[in-house]
Amino acid sequence: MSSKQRREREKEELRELILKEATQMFLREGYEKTSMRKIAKRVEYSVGTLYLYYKNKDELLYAVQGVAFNHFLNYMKPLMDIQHPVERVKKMGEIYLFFSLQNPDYYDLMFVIDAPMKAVEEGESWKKGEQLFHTLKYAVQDCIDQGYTKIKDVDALSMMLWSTMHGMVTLSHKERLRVMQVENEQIVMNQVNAMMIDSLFQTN
Amino acid sequence: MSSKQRREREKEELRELILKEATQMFLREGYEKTSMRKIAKRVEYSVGTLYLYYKNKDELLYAVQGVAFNHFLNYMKPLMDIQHPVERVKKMGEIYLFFSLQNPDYYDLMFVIDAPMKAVEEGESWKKGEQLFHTLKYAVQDCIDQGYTKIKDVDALSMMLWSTMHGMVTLSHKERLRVMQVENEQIVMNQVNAMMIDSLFQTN
DNA sequence: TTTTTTACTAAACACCGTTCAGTAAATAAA
DNA sequence: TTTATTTACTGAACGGTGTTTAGTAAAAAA
Repeated sequence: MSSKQRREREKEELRELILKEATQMFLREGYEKTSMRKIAKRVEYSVGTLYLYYKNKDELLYAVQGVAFNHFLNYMKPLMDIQHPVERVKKMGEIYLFFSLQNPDYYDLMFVIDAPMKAVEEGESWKKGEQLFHTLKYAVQDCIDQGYTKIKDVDALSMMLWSTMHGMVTLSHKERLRVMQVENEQIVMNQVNAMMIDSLFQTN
Repeated sequence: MSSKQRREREKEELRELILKEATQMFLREGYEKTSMRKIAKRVEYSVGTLYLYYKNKDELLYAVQGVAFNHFLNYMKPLMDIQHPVERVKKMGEIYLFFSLQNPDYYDLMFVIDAPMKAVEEGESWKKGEQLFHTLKYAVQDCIDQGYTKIKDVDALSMMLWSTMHGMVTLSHKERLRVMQVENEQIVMNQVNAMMIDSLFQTN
């Protein structure tokens, strides 16, 4: 009877081994360049076996995205200490930029990669993504409630903050900021974050 | 002697035919899904011939990006009529969103696709991309010079405006805005543009 | 002990970007 | 006009890709 338990444990272990190796390879080589054959070789099973544990390469990506979101959420932990909502939002921006520049590959997997995003509605890996967005939205709502801004639309304001960060990060990652011929992109990006906060919120 | 001219004209015609068909196919099927073999089949030459006219698939992409930038610049022509720099910047945002939502595939080819961006420094197709960015930068500089904003950093301000647009567009295209559960993304995106202009500029 | 289920493999299918030996036609030289 | 050379082009070949599936060996159930 316990042999059944053992076999299920072993299956779970293999499932996690595949996830671990796939994550490493997606980060090092990128999603497109990582083939199922290469992953199979790394975990020392045949390609076909991978398809017994994950329906296809997309499903494997969703699992890796879950790992990535956990990583991102860890970076956000210092927010706990900040009471002032405007400072909270500002700090979120700083952490967002810091994480994105330190982990461009994680970032790509979560927010850039072309993947069928039905996972958002179906829950699963994108629950963590929603959690991340709501952290921002609640902080923004606090700013509105406590009268730190004239803007009343939480959605529009949250979207603006997120989009600006996302825009800077992706233009930088894909090297499109080169047309600006700016010497230190990272510094300018943080200046933009501060500038945006100053313009949107009156903290006095 | 004129046969040489004719042959050069015919070469140029084939080069343009390849570009035309490649552009159509990149737009319809996307860059990754369009194979050199398929393009060859469409122009009714063999694969090898394509490599006599374009060094590789990347070079062909650069040429198509040139087409895309011309298209984008055409959309921007109505800006000519607008004198007020703040109105100009605002209108640029509106056109940017309009173009991006009407031509997601052109947009992808120019600003999203993973491609070696050495073309920026080497000139060629990205000259038009720089032209586009300078249109924004000059308008922003006018806003600063005429005292419509407290911000003095042209680069930071231009980058913020561009990044916000780019961020919204790409989050929308890649379906990541679904976590916001907003009913009409396009309307909210234009609200954000207006909101941003109002926050950054004092037009009185 | 026999049957059934499970976990796995290897080959096959239909694609991909790029290269290169070979060919046929046009041009230049004799 | 005949021969030699240059030009434009072809298509097979190389080493990859994601996914499916027939077959197999071992473990579990009957």
